[in-house]
Amino acid sequence: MKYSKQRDLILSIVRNTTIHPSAEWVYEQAKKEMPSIGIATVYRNLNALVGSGEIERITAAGHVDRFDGQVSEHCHMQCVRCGKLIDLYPDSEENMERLRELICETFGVEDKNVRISRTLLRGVCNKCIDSEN
Amino acid sequence: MKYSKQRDLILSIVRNTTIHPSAEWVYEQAKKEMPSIGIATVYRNLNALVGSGEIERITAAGHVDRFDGQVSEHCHMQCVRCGKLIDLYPDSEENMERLRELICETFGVEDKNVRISRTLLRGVCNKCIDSEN
DNA sequence: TTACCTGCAAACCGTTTGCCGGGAT
DNA sequence: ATCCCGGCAAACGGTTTGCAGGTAA
Repeated sequence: MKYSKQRDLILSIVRNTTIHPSAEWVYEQAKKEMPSIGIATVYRNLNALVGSGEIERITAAGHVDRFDGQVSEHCHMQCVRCGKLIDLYPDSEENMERLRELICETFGVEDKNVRISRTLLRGVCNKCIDSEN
Repeated sequence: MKYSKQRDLILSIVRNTTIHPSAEWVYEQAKKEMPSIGIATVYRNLNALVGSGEIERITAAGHVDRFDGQVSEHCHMQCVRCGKLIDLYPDSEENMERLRELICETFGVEDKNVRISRTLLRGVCNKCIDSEN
């Protein structure tokens, strides 16, 4: 892939936040540094970066796609009520391995078929549980 | 909710297939029985049925929303290469419970926050693994 | 030089909405 | 009689694409 100033900027924007930004948010940030940049360029490069594995796409019902530049193995949980995304970092590789084994056993799938990292789990955040009353 | 012939038809179509149909597919099927039905009606009723919990929506990156009329507790796995959706039925409630506990331990979340059912797991189907060579 | 890339605007496409007439209760 | 619901078509919103000019290799 040929170098471009734009892709470089977009990658650094996505890497330097933990808010799981949308394309629109990345575009707004990018314009601050490079006012002439177009939204199409942002989309094209986000797609390219997802394709090359440098960032991750998070797709969830009722929400625009979001992106994540954290490279370490982790998952997300989305609140089924308010849509908030929460990073879930595993406490140990051993537990990730146990999780993988248990998923295979429970659902009858083979180990080689499973990709645990980047799974979007479902849940309810504390704020939404509290406001249920 | 007021009864309607259209919603009844749409629900039975979604319930009587295991292919996880898209709105468009449901619309095509519905037209066979009720040629005057409109696509907006299909979308409105699919949304209503998801809202009332009678069917489930499956949202995955790069694909239109799909729907699932199976009421039993289960998950899905989507092939990250070809997008195919596979039903995952748990072998036992005990393992589902163990899974829940392990997820809480591994990611440091509380039991009350986790919804395992309907999680969309990530994986690679056998066909795609084979064609990797 | 020659691809590949960008910016712009228009197109795209799945989905939603406004309107008004019709059917359920 | 009421008012929710359906059909139609237009709007919507996020994303992609075609084009012509620019930039990295």
